[in-house]
Amino acid sequence: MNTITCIRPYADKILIGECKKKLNKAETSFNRLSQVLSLAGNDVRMKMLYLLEEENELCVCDLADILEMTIPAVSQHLRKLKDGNILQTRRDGQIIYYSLKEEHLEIIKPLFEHITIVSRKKQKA
Amino acid sequence: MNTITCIRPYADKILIGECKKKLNKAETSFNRLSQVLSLAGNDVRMKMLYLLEEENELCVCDLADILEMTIPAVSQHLRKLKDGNILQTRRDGQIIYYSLKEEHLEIIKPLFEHITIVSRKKQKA
DNA sequence: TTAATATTTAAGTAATTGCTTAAATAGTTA
DNA sequence: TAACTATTTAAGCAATTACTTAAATATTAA
Repeated sequence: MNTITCIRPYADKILIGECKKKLNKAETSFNRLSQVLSLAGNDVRMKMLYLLEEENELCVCDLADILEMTIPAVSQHLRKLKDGNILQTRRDGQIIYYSLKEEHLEIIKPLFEHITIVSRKKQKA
Repeated sequence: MNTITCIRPYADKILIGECKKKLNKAETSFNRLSQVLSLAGNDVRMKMLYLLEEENELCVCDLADILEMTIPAVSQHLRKLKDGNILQTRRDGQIIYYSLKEEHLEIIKPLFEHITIVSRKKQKA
């Protein structure tokens, strides 16, 4: 693309240069972070991560039952999380258990603090 | 969809029920969290948020220059972040300054800790 | 008022996402 | 071995995303 954007006489070229440099030096972090967040930034997957944090490990069937989704739909989400190194698997017979992986846990774990269980009062019909 | 998934005699129906209940009671948090994370889970927008944290406020032009993107592309990302209540705007003449908004800052801010500036050694050509 | 600048909006498009159903794998049990 | 169960993979599809270019808005300056 063309680098010309606005014609600002006051554009702080030094500032812009510094910012570009910073982005450049943190490129790897940005990639990692946004990749993990894009995986967590999905309602279903966020719930999966939360459930696995709570229960330690769950199989595909459990998750399908809990989330009320088809097995393939669940399996495909799990695959993404596994490909992103957020989950790991353990096989016990024909059952495959998924659990949180250490690798990106320092990003994932603090997110759970923003999940608050609301004890709702029963509403009258 | 059909609720029948696997035919597990050992499926822990109580566990599954408990999990469903938890998800239900935290529904609002999950929606909020995954919505914010889906916005932050994009390379360009993550960089924008980081830059705004660092510089306090920046105009559309600055961001376009720094990110080396067209003005409309930048503007459209900013709009999403503004619609998601993550950013706010301030007008000074014809320039519009974007800055982080308080509302979801407790989710956004801790993310910056995972961005590490690497001071790279110059590589020989 | 007219011209210029900064930004937004609109329309079009290629790529990606998240599901669906059907078929393929892999392990278990009879 | 054959039938059964848990999971994955594949193919198809509608919806969404992230850009592009062109046009519209809004503010400022001449």
